[in-house]
Amino acid sequence: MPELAEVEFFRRVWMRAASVPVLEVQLHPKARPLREVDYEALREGLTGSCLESSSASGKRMCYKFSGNQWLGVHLGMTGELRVEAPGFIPLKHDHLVLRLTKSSLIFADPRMFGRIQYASGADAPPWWRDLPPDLLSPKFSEACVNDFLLRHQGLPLKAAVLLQDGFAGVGNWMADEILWRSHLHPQRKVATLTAAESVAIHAETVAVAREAMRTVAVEKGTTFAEPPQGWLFHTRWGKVGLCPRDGSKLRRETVGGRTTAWCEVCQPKGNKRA
DNA sequence: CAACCTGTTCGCCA
DNA sequence: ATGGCGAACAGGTT
Repeated sequence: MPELAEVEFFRRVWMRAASVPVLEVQLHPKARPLREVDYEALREGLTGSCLESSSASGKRMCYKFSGNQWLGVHLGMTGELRVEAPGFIPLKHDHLVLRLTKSSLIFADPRMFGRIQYASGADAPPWWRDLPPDLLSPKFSEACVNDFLLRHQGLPLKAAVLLQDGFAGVGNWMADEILWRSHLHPQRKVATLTAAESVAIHAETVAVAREAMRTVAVEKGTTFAEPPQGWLFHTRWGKVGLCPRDGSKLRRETVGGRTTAWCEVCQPKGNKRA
C-alpha cells in the first residue's frame, strides 16, 4: 500500500514517541519481515534506548535510536506503523512491538512483504548508504531523470517510473498519475521518448510527489489522507473509471507487471513528433 | 471459489 | 557485467 507520502505519514506516526525510553521489545522472530534481524541484538540494543530521529528515502525509513542504533523499516505492500496504548495486546499481524512508558509502537504487516533491518554503529549501516535521489531535492534534476531513462531504454514507461533507483517512492498509483499528467501512454518504450517528453516526466514526477506530500502525508484519523480531487487516483480503480480530464472511459491492463489505468484519449499510443 | 492486489527479489536469459 | 522478464513470496479481500 504505502508509497512516498504514505511512508512519510507512517514515519511521523512513530516519531510521536521520540525521546521516551523503550522498556521492552517484543517480536515475532519467525515473521518474514524480521527474517534478517538478529533478534537478541535488537532486543538488547533497543531496550533502554530512546528514539532520537528518523528519515525516509523513497519507500524506506530508518529510525535512529540512542546508542547509535539503526532500525530500517520497509512497509512492503500491506505494512503499517501504529501507536497503541502501553498495555496493548498485539494482534495477529503485529510482528514488532516496542513498549514505552506511555505507548506501544507497532509494526504490522499482514501480507509480510515488508522488511525490518537492525544495526548498531556510529556510521549509517550499509543498507542506509548510497540512497537514491529524493524526488523533491535538487539532485532529482531533469538531467538525472534523462540519464536514468537512458539506462533503461527497453522498458515500457510504466515499468521505468516504478524503478526505485531512479524514482524513489513512486508506486503503482503515483506511476499512473505521473504518466496521465504527462499525456504519455504507459506502454510506450523509453527509447521512443523525445527530450520534451523526458522533461515532462521529470516535471510531473516532482509535481505529483510535492502535492502528495502536502495532502496525503497529513494525519486524518489513524490513516493518511487522499490526494486532491481531480486526480486519476480517485477513478482508476472504479468499475467504470472515467478520465478526470475528458470523461472518457479509462483503459485498464497489466503493464510492466502491474495493473495500470490510463486514458486513451489523453495518453495516445503514438509518438508525438517533436 | 478464483481472481486480484498501491512491492520487492530472485533466477534465468539475452 | 548489465538489463529485462516472469515467478515467487502470503494472506486478506472481492
